[in-house]
Amino acid sequence: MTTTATGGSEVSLLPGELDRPAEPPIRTMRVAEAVSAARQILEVEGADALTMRRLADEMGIQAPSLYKHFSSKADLELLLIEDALFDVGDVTHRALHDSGHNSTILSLLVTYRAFSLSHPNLYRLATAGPLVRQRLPHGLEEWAGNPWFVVTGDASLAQALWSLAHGLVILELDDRYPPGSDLDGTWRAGAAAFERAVVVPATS
Amino acid sequence: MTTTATGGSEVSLLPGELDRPAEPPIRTMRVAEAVSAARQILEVEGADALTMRRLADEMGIQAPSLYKHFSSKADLELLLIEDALFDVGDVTHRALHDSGHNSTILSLLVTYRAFSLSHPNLYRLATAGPLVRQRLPHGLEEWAGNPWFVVTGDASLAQALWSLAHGLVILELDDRYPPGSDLDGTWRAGAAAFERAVVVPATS
DNA sequence: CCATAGTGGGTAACAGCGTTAGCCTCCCAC
DNA sequence: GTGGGAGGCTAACGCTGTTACCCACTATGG
Repeated sequence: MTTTATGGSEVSLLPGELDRPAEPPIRTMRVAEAVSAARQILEVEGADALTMRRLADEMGIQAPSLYKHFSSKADLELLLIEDALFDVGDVTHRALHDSGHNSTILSLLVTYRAFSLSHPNLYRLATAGPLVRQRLPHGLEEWAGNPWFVVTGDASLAQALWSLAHGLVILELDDRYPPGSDLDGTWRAGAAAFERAVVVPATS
Repeated sequence: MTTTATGGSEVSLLPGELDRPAEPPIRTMRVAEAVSAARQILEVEGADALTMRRLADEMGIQAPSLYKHFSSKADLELLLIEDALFDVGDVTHRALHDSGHNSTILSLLVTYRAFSLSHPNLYRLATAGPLVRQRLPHGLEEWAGNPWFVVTGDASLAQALWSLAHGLVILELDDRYPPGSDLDGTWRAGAAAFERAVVVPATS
């Protein structure tokens, strides 16, 4: 950790790596308040309710004054995305750490699903639409994505598994499955397919 | 087809079923023109460019006159979603029909990916956000989703495979994979996992 | 043959959105 | 004690979807 050797950008493959990535974001008191209030509005009332005027109201100021703290609404939303990535990273790293060695893929998927469904609007904001990744804290995205690599042991398989999880989540959030679908069964089927793919890697 | 027996809502499991679902949508000439123009704007210039004033301009009328044909912008967008579902259904059904019996899952995924990437804005419109499914033509959604069931033979596996495909597509469209990712490899890994799951169904 | 109703256009306007310009006041450091 | 930044304010702009209301044409029924 304290070594400043080159190659420090490598990511640990061991589960139980709970340390957050470097560069913890430094925020003004007022900025932190605003992000907190914005998150509250977003999660409770939905994305449409999160307007600059509504947020300003919540803080007891006028909307234009928000621009003393954020250069744009997208700027504010980026901080919300940042928080969401930290939270989902925390929760998935913890899931790996707690699940021991048995069926880590399923437990990772269950954890991811639970988090997303309990923060639907935040999840949608953080994952929908293009991402300006160069403005995120360095290493955050990799750190948040690391659990998927840990449980699969392969980069392509990790991305595919994460894609499956995201697809399942976002379609469930958007009520895209036909009514009466057995969603638990769908998640289990997906998990089973990937668990088989991991124990028997690249047979072809 | 012409039998009016009850139970006609069942969906054929045989590949090669290219018939579109019943209830072909009937549209006024002007409505069809508007939807066509809207699709043009959407696909060429993106979702932000598709405004009521912009669409009206394209048709040589004023924006409020559009409300003689649509009750709201969401109403217009629903027709675009309808068209997108017909198109993606056509293309995936045809993929099954053409691919014979070898590696239907991979060819379905490849086809789905190709269609989505060549109509990114239409695909996003049709799949992002909640869907008011009761206003879609009856049977359209089931018909468009049928290929996923055909190649897996199982409802849960079909939904999981479709979820994987959607996740892969939407994350690729939104540039969510880290730069330098081997996306072809990611798609192949996902396809391989599901192909194994199909040939060895539910071993546990 | 005329009246009537429906279809499809137009203009004016409203509320809400993100955002900018410009002003003012307080507090702190030099 | 005196700048100067930090953080508030009001007014306003251009854009969005949308409504109200008016008008011309066309077709149909008595």
